[in-house]
Amino acid sequence: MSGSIDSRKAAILRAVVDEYVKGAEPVGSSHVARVAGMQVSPATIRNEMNVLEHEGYLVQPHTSAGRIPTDKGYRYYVDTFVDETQNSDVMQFKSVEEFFTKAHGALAEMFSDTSRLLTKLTNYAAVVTGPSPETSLIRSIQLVSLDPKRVLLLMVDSKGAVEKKTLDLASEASESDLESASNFLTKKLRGVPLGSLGDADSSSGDLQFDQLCTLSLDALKELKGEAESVYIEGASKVASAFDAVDTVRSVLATLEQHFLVVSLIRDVLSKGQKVAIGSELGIEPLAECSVVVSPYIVEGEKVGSIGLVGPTRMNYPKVLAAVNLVSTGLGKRLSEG
Amino acid sequence: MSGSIDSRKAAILRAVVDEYVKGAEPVGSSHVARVAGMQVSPATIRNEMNVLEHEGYLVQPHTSAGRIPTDKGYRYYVDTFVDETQNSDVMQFKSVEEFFTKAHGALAEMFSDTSRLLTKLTNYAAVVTGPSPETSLIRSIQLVSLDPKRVLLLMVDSKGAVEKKTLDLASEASESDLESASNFLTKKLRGVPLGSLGDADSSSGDLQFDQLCTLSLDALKELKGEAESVYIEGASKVASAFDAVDTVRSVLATLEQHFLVVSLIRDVLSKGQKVAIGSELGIEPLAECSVVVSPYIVEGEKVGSIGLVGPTRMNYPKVLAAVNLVSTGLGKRLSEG
DNA sequence: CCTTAGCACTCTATTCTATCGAGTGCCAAC
DNA sequence: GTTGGCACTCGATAGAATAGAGTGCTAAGG
Repeated sequence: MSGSIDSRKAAILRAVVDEYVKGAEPVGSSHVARVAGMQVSPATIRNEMNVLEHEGYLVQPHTSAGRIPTDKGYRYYVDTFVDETQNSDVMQFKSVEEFFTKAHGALAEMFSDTSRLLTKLTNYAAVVTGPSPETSLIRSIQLVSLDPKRVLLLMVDSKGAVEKKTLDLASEASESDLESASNFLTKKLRGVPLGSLGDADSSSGDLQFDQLCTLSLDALKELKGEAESVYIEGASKVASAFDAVDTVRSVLATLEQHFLVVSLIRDVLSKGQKVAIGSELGIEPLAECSVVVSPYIVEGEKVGSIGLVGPTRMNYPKVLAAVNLVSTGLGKRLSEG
Repeated sequence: MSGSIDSRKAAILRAVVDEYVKGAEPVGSSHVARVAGMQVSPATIRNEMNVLEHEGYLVQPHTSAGRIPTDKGYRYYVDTFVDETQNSDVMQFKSVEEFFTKAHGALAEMFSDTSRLLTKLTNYAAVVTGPSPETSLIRSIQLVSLDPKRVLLLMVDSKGAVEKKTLDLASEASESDLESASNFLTKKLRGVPLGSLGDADSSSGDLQFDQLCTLSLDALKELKGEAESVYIEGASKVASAFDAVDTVRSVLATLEQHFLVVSLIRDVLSKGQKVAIGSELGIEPLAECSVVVSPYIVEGEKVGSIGLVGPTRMNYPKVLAAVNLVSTGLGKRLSEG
């Protein structure tokens, strides 16, 4: 396995990817010769392309057609030619800026709007995962009576997000019970991360009061384990990206399984990657898809991520730029509060 | 315009719809003769079908093919043969029952789970609209400090739903200000429908307190106007329902415009209908779709609706049964609290 | 007058063949 | 190592022939 790619082979591979992304058709040696601006004949390029095929970077759909990149080819392209730090498209930059200065509203809306922004920028399906509840700090606890034996627990966290849970009481609680328990819990738990809640330690002797506190604590612990929020937009873009209706269906069906998408994104990020291509995803129905992700950072911490799912044949530089732009924009916006 | 449909023509139309829904292929006279169990020859049926075509209930895709129903044909079928009150499919019934006895969690999850249930039952895209905030009664108001000049307003309504809004203060407010304002507002507004909030009438003289009350009231008024929540699931089912990828794309793109879907459903319901077929929808990209809707009733009041979007060529009896089943199930479940 | 068998007709879908052309691999020459 | 030349492969396109489903019409029968 030589695998050595000299600069000319690299240039050829690059041209094939660029042109195939642009034209959606296998690209042949003369096409490369014309477009890549290199001073060699198509025959020479043919030889090189032959080698690239044997090394697994290109394939021919059938004997007498041009080549298209393999997943490995795309991988080389992304690793070698895509400069993350660069964003050529000024329009894109401006519209993202504008979006985030105008953005407002609750967290949930923020996320779903961001997801919509991303899908609009790239024309692929976009995913935004909300901050996992584990990392947020408790800011305030409120207990609100629903009916005599049921109480709604409201928890506001340090980011202004609200989580709620219904408590079923063993015995009735008065308004004043609720109020004192609310105050006590808020005082006691303010600033505590949801992830590190201990057991109830105090017993005041007041049964009603203790019941409320215990139940609340249990509810809070449950909250932290709850599925993190996911916002997926742009299903229609999937239908535009593939022309086999079967592919569309299976990709959409996969995207509907939110937990799958979330763990997919998590996997990619945990490897320190921003891009996962086709078979690298390890999910059969997404074999023709690539995923581009980026965490967003609020107050120095990676609290969530954004990503998007498109065909392997995508414009990686543009898409990566968009994802990076949106993730930093979102991070900044959320850091402001 | 005679338009008269005698019982034999009706039986033929019915057979055509049934068979076309089942087989997705134009159905011919002999097919009808065989399946409809009527004692006439194909030739007779041909004559009748010819009339039905001239009256606009059937069409031929091309000369020398069987017939398929027009929107008008489906309409007649639904109005004449579909008995809403009847649900033949026991399995369906059981699984819906089971779902609603096991269902729990916040309203939002309830709705999205219901949407998923419906999409699973019918294999079409499902829509659930949450209760419009206008009709709900205020149960409790809480003000929570985010930072010195920003306050989070929490409103719990009579159904246990929580709405939130951030207030920007002109000047800082203390914790005790917040607490007294919370108490005052809760006492004052408990039981008031969000839709009928008046102006602030009291001025206590305490500037800080008055500011909080005014801002809160404004925020609450804004809340009532906010878009009602919509839960749409089953995009992948759209890809299964049509085999032209263009159709899939345009239908999906339309479904992504939630406000459009909501007003569509509202329109249908406001005409007292439960089914709208193809061109009746008045939305060009949905020309090949039908919509089946039903409101759900909580404590005697229609607070929201569920619906689903599939191809005009759908199994109306089954789908209507499913929608009715789920809507009554959801209504009951929400009435219990 | 309604029904029906018979039949000619139409049009799609399928198959087959022929042709075209893009692109390749290889070879021999530079 | 590079390149022009060339035979070859194979998909895509078009045209012709065929098969079959289903119709509309007509004329005969109840």
